[in-house]
Amino acid sequence: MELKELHPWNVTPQEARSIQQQLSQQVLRENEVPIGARLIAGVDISGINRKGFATGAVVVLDVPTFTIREIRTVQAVPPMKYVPGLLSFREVPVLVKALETLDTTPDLIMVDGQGIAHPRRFGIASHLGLLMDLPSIGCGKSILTGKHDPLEEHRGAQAPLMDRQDHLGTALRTRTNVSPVYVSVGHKIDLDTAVRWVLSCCRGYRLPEPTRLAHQAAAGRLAPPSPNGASAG
DNA sequence: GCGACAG
DNA sequence: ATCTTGTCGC
Repeated sequence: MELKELHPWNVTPQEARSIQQQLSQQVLRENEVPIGARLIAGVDISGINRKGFATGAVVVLDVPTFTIREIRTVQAVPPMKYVPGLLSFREVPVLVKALETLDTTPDLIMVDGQGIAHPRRFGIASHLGLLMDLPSIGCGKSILTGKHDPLEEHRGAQAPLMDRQDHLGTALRTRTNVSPVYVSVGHKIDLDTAVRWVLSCCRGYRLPEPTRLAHQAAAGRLAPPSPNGASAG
């Protein structure tokens, strides 16, 4: 899969915010097609090493069976340091590089971070989805923008994540008595569908499997897919 | 001016 | 993000 250069990456924070504001207008918050396929790509990036390189990882999961279809990792130098609100300018170039090595084209991308639950409604999941032109979901471990009322303690409990009058996403409890995750639309999917995919991707851990496994892969803690396709949970 | 601030 | 094993509780 190939893609076009929408904008430069090595930019100042001011330029990055301007780019976000422009591109946010292209984000689609509804399902593009009936999402019946089940190849979900989880992506994540490790911290940088002593030489300035980060490891980007993508794990493609067949969701009904949770079989790992493909694992790819790449090494790259993030163009920017981490700035709150500009995470995608640091991580997306690395993640795109990893996604471009895939033999499989996923039906959906799940990202560790926010989608439209962002000051300019253009978090990393939206940025990546727009660039790849694929449906994407943001599933973060903490809030960047917005707030919500307390949640019930059981798995599946939800509360709207709100910023003034804007409904940005959903605080979702994926395990009973465990801190919620924050789900938001990335691109080409609606919030309701996004929440259902996140919940159905959770297998006994707080984080959904695609993202959780990508995190392990980026840290070098995930074994390559076995020949027969079985995974050792 | 003062906090808040994905990973 | 990262420094990091065992331990407490559902």
